Amino acid sequence: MTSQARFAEIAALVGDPARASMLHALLDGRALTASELASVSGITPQTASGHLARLTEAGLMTVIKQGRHRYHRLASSNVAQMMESIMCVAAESQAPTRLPRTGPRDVALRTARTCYDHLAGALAVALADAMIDKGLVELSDDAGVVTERGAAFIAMLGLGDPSEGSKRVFCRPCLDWSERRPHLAGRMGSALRHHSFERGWIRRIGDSRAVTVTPKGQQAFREHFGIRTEDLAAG
Amino acid sequence: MTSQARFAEIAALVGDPARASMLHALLDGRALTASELASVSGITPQTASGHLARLTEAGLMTVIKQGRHRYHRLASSNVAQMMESIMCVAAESQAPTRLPRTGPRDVALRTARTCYDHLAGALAVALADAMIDKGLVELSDDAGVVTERGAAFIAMLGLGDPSEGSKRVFCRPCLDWSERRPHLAGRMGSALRHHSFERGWIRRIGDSRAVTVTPKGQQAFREHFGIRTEDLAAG
DNA sequence: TCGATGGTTCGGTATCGGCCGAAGCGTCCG
DNA sequence: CGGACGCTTCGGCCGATACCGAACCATCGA
Repeated sequence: MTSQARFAEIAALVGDPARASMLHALLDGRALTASELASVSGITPQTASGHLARLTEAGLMTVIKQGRHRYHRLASSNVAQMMESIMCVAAESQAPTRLPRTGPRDVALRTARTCYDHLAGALAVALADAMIDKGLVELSDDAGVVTERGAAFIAMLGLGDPSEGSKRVFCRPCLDWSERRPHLAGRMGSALRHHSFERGWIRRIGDSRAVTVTPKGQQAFREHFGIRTEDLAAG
Repeated sequence: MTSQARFAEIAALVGDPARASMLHALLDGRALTASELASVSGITPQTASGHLARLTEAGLMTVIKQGRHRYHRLASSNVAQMMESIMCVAAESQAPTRLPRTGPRDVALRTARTCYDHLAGALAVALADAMIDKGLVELSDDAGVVTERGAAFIAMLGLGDPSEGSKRVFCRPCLDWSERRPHLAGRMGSALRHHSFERGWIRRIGDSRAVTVTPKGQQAFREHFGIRTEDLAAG
């Protein structure tokens, strides 16, 4: 098989609505069962089973057997990054004629959500902006770098692991499809997400990728980053 | 339309073999006519026309009318980045059972090729490695940054435009699907590609994205980067 | 004004693939 | 053991769509 055919194969797999729905459900890195995935996609378990077999065969997912359950998850962060880049194009190329048409469920997602191993949405963009303002990181559309002051800030918050690799190459900009502005990904974004859950700053909404900022989080984000998370939903 | 449906729509568009073939032909940023694209995809012009209309309607491509010709090109670098990330997954998830099966045409592509606005393949990875060795840039899988010495090197070669934005945030790592190692993209990669064509270091092979290193280029790459491009094809 | 050429639109055909019902495994629990 | 549960395989249906032939529109050169 030529590499071009394989390219089309991957894209075609991702391009089916039911499969896309499953992949989205797994986009925060959790592992779900076939029944759960069937449910979110609105199809029967046997149909879902077929889809999952194909996705796994193609190397987009991995499966863990556990008793009579089989847990499915994305095979790698590369798959998540690929999906993010497709969402980017989807948001960018939104024909200006047809309005965004955001359902109520999308509102929470646009405000704050997880994106595989980091945070996204208005909250993440606000955090990135705040860190840029304070001179902690520098971002362009292409790349990002942590400054000296940024490294100190990270250490203060107890984020990050200075032992591994270059400290400066520590963040990656990730174009946010809902905000169309870069937010923080990479090791820095990953640490920030982990930290925020750990300290109870954010909490998952139901079973989706959307998250909400707790009162404790509101205080923490104001104190450490100088942002008012209460205003995010409105903006 | 919900954002998830739009996600699937984009992926499905890219997932058709004929359309994928056209997109690949446009991946170096050139603009081609419908007939040319039909030819590379092995379909009739009228079929190609339908595909192109859909791709343009979806915002993946733009078209420029010029006399009786209509030149089609990728709508933005975001589309190219999306494709690159899909190729990444395609290469990574290559089931180990079925061998890579690289056709003779793929060999030239793997050695050196353009990737929208920068260089890719063994040549690009070798260049990135050389620049890391010399302490000109720092790269991780996630991010990249130009060092002080790197900035000086860029100025010496006449690359880059210091006037715009941060000088340090100047490069972006881009996982090479054929080498599975990062090469240089971003403004730095773009400048490097432009420079290499400009000075006659590399030349396009026929009408494909593949490029070959000229004798002049062999000397330049050895002199400035300390790499022997003659050995690339063998490795 | 007339071919010639590049491009698109239309209609009809054939294939592909997603979907579900029914039936067939394995695993857990009473 | 027997029933419940999770999941998969099989067979058949059906809608979506990629494809081409033919006809149609627009632009260029003579």
